[in-house]
Amino acid sequence: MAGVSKGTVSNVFTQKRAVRKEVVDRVLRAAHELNFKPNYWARTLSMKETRIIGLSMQAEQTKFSQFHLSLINGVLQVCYDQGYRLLINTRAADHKRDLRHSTTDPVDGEILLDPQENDERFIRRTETSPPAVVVGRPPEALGTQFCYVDNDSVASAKKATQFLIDLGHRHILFLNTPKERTVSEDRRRGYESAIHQAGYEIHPELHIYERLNTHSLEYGQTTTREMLAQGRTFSAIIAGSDKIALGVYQAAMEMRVSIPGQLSVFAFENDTVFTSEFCPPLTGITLNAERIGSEAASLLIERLRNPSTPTVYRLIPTEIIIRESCRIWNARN
Amino acid sequence: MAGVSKGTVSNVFTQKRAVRKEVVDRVLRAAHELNFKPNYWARTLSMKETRIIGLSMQAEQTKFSQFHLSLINGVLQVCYDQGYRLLINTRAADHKRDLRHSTTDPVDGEILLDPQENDERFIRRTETSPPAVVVGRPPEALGTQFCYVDNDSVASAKKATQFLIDLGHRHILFLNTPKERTVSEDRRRGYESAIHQAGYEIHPELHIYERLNTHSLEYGQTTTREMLAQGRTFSAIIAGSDKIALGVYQAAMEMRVSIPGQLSVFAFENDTVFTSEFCPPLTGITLNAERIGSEAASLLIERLRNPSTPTVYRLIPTEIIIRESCRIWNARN
DNA sequence: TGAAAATATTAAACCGGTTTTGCAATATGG
DNA sequence: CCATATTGCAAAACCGGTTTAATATTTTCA
Repeated sequence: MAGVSKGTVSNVFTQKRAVRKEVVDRVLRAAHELNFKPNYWARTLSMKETRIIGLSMQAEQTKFSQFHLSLINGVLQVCYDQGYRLLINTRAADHKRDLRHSTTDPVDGEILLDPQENDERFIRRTETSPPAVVVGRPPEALGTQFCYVDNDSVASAKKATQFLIDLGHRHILFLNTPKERTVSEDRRRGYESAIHQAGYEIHPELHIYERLNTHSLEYGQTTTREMLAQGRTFSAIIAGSDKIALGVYQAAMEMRVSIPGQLSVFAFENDTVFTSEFCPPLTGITLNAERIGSEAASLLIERLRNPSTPTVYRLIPTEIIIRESCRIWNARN
Repeated sequence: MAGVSKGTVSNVFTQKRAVRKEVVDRVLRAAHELNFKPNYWARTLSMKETRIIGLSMQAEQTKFSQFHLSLINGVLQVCYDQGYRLLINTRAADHKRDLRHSTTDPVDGEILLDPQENDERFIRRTETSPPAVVVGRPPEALGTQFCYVDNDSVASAKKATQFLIDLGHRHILFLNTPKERTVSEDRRRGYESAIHQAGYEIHPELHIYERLNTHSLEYGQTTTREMLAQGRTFSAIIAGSDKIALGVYQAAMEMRVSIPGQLSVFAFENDTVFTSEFCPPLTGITLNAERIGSEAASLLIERLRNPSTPTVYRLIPTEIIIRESCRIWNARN
């Protein structure tokens, strides 16, 4: 319609080669009239770039948590600024399906969430897979092969435990997240390190892992209830998430144990709005999920632009937020 | 490598035409050896189907709320079951950029969030745009052209107001969400309808819209503070969201107004976990966001399969959840 | 003025699949 | 046993762009 060839139209749209102003006008006018837009897929096919980054959840998992929400918001901000789109990968893992049903991924790069030990996403990854950045620490064995962004979980847990020890607590119950998540093990290390450093004994029965596929709130509630019913000695609880802490609160209410009078509660916080509304407001440590998300996205996009950048990782600092659920503990309590 | 033609390999992978078992084996063995997978975008180009659905946010907006989170979880569940992926559209609107930078969308269909009156996404939509389903009510003028999934906002607001009227409240302050959102206007109608039906007078000064781009919590807090300071008469507040309600709580605490003793608070709830932890626990109406998400996704996928399905909309019911923030009001209070 | 350089355009090749067409090999059946 | 279906595969066209190589036009400058 504009009386020019395919290639010229391409040049008008991509602006990679000069086109005479008059011709540009003619082409754009025709494009507007025909409501023409370059086909995304055809362009992708020849450019070999989608400008889409993927967010890969754990296999079989389809629900985002509050932590994920903040993280996604961080990722989105960077995507928006850099002109990328975000694809949530909900497809079942390839190997579960027939090889015949698998295809390449429609993304330039991926952010991998919630790494686990023996995580198939890492094992299946080949040199042709798109570049990836992990949120959280990748499995031990592959530690050095992946870029990752994480909190310094060991240090965070140590700092948290230290905080309670400084308040006078000696028996601290740790309701940890599932063992399969790499972060859980890190936090256990930090927790034990702080106790050890204070010269106290480590009581293995005071450290409990959540089981996969359970409701966190219920886990916090029933475990706390059981531990209290059994008459275990502990004056403080560290909850692996705010939802777990909520369960602790409910169990404490049931059992008429006052917080923080008889029990201090401390949590790794995923959602700051939420936690400030606990009754009493929950003391804990924020994970800066949004910042983790934006760092992960920046790191990934940087690698896409320059694939030769070395494997790096970034640790996002955590901060203790003191509210009202922890109190000084004296021997006489 | 398998000694067969391109077309045969295609048939092995798509299974659209019969291929001899022996040849299938040879091809698959070779594919495995070469780590070959069909290219997603090449396939898309010739099939004209991406099996990706898009989630379109308001222009310029890059943050999801708690309500969105639940909604997305509902969408993801359906996507997972149906073999679709979800793309979050964070690109700036086409028309803001040069026409030269626009392309077709890389999705089969779209879910449009947070419709507003004069929403450019609707105006720009042409017959070549992918099918769309709206979450919330589309702009008045286009009402019949789009499938949408929504709460029955008029009925919800009426039910909520009726609930407070039944408790004896006559002056109910409504802290509504921004006027630009179609839902706000619907709720105002329901609110006024209930008041009118009860035979009470409508006080326009007791209905306030949030301004766009403000913090909801702050809006709730400052507005409540001002209204109380001005000595306005009202015994109950309906908050357009739980975050607004949180602001109301904070203002009430500042001004030493007890909830629910001196003031009943009722909210449209986006997050059920959150609201049960208000102090006192918040009474309100749940929007069933997750269900809205899954219905929207199902509806969209249904339309993709069969484009001739008529334009329909689905109203998701809401339920009042009675907790402790609302109390009977007598004239003598 | 004419040769060299710079600029603008086109035709053709290509990206990596799917789909159509046509032909050979095998199966069916009267 | 031969005509007719049916099945299985290769060759070629196609999806809608980008990119390269070749060509035509204009500009620069000796």
